[in-house]
Amino acid sequence: MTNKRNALLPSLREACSNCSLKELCLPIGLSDTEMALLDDVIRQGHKLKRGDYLFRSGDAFKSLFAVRTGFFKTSVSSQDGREQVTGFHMSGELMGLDGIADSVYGCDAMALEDSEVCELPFGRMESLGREIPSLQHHFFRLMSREIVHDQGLMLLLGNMKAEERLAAFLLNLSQRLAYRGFAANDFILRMSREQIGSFLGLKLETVSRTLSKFHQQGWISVDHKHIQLLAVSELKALISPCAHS
Amino acid sequence: MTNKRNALLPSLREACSNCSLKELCLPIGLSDTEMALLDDVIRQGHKLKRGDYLFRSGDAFKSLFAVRTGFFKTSVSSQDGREQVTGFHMSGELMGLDGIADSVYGCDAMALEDSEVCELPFGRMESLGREIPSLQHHFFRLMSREIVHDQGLMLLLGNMKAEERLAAFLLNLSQRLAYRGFAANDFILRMSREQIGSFLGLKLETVSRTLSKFHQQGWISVDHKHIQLLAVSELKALISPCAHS
DNA sequence: CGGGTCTTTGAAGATAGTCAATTTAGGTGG
DNA sequence: CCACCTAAATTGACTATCTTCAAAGACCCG
Repeated sequence: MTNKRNALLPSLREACSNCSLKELCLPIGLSDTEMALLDDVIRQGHKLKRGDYLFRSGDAFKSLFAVRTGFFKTSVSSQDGREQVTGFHMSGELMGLDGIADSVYGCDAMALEDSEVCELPFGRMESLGREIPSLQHHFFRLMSREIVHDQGLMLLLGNMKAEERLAAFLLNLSQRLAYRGFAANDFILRMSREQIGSFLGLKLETVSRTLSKFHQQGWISVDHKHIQLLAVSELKALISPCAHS
Repeated sequence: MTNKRNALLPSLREACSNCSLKELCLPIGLSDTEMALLDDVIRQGHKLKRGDYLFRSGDAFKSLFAVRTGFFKTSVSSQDGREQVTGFHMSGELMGLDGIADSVYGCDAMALEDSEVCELPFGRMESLGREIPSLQHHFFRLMSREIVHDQGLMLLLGNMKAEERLAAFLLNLSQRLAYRGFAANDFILRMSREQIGSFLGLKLETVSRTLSKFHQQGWISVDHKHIQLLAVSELKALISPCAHS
């Protein structure tokens, strides 16, 4: 991985101030000065190939990472080897927040396709937060959002049936893709059935069967990793039986 | 709830600097000056009766709360009314971190016995964090710890069988009680079987049956809410089959 | 002491898991 | 470019686990 960065002539492409994702990553309303401080701290251009680990559980924590392009999964494992996928991460999303607690990453982060990330050295971000209150607040909000998100997953894992979990999963993916300007109802799954299963607390066979069931109902089209949502309202009805739309 | 506080003569009992829980709540190594600043911001003496809500999902978020005495549960609910208990909280533990994201609490927090909490107005804590770096770092660590904790729960909910969940639950309770100077192997459950079930993604009958099974095996003693752990190593073996001790 | 809640326990049923066989896809190298 | 090979996915049959439904018993608070 060559270091293309040049302190005197930073490429325009390689700066937060110029990044198309900054609305996703950063608090709105930073001044030019503040943005320049950020550009100075954040390191861009880390490239990973499919299957590469960005970090592993137990690695020394120094930085957070934001997905610039590509797709990641994070997962935790028990002593006896059982793996739980804790999340899938696409552009603009942050990974590594679990590492702050003990200065050691608490999960594995793996690229599911060739990807690029920005590195946010946490110590320097923390200092910067003291100078830029809105940045500090932004980080608290990001971490809080992660907690809220995890609570939603616990609800899913603790209370929902296989069909409900799959529907929630597909709708969540759809929504996040749409928010990034991709088609909401026609996408390629970046992960295997097994990884979906691990995320949803199901076995891969159950994932496959449930997708087939949705397909037979005409609610979605499944062509291997290519998914089309054909009846979004039916899927939504699965999750919250009352609220029709 | 009467306000016993007096700015000129703050009771010694009612101050972080004098609190027996400060090692649990606060970063170590605060100077007297810094401690005084904290004492000025943190409001103590909120009392709740069993069954009272500290906050409800959707309430405007202004403060975090630390348990001083008593016992709480937090829970989230889906639109159609399914409840997932997301945690049980005892002295020194913080609640409300999920509220930062959207300035609205994301869960309900309810006292399971008569309790007392300290209120940490978040805005003022945030400012104080900018002046006391170790305090800022402490808050990041607290939030990160919550994320790590939630990941562990996802592993439990996604991968474990009923017996493993119960064993993990009992051992976790035991450990936290021991850390606070209570008996590790002899305690009273503050929550109902249904609440345990909701937390562990099980039905109350399954919780009851599994406790009975442990009892029959001689691993624990169950007398309603009074639990004694008789064979901790057996319970540990349930969770991580490899690691004997 | 009494009503209501919580708990225990049993029996039957449903959901998802396990095991296994087959098909398909995608990557590699001739 | 094609053939092969491995990994992933689908599907079926069977089983285990947990849930549901039901009834009886125990406790606690007023």
